[in-house]
Amino acid sequence: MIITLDLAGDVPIYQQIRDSVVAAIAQGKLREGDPLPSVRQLAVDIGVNMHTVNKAYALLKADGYLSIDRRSGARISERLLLDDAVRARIFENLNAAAIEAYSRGMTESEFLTLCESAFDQLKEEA
Amino acid sequence: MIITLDLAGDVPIYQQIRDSVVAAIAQGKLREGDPLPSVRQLAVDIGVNMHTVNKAYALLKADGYLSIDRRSGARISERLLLDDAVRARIFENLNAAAIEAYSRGMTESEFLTLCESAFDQLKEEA
DNA sequence: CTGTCTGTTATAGTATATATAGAACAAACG
DNA sequence: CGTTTGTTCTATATATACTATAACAGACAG
Repeated sequence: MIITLDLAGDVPIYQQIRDSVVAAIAQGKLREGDPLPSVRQLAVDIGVNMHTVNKAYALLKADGYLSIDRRSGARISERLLLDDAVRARIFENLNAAAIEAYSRGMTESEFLTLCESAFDQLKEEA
Repeated sequence: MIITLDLAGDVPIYQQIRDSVVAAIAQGKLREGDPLPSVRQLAVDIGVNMHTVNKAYALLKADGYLSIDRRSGARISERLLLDDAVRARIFENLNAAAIEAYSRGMTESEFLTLCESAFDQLKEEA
């Protein structure tokens, strides 16, 4: 299953759905133009309410990952652009990681090695 | 002021306090052994409830940033260790950034350049 | 000892966020 | 027409966040 949920955790379900789809795209399990289950179907599949899935789809749409048609349903966007909003999100996460690392005295080379391993890990899964 | 709050945002206040202190450490504004205001004093200074500050201090203590004495109050830990728990937190943020970047087709070199700039930005502020 | 300040805990009330539920809408297609 | 799509609306139960008041044990100054 592309969607993996942790009901016991403190991360909202709609956020987990959103992250699962983005991760699936990064891992090559989902590609540009691929169809996604309907809001109602996915809700049944993973055992959550329709509105929870709908909120996740709305997030993915707002972030540019989903292209939603009134009739044909949801699909992965044909062109996944690397715009400023995406760069801002990425940098925000990198900044949080860098602050945590630098405050603990991690060297720059070790930090960059960690960055490289995180990226390479995705290349292998693709 | 070391603590900056965004009351309109969706990030919990205690989380913002926690992040502000960690950022201050990374920027050299706070160093190992430096004292922090008392829970009640900081609460008055930034205009929030005492319990909100207390929760932030508890988080910082759990993450190893604060060494709390019953009487003398809260201080930055004498030795900010780079243990496994910290490495896990850092990698979690890096992984989220890498996924977002890789799913958008960002090249590895561009990603690493972004990582380097995030880290260098902290060095300059120190 | 008395008084004060420290972190900490307990309890309670309020506001917001999350998740669920049922219903309905407009649009697209067979 | 009938079905399915995303979307919107209302309602409810639960969890979290924040505030508020109070109290406790420990440590220090007087």
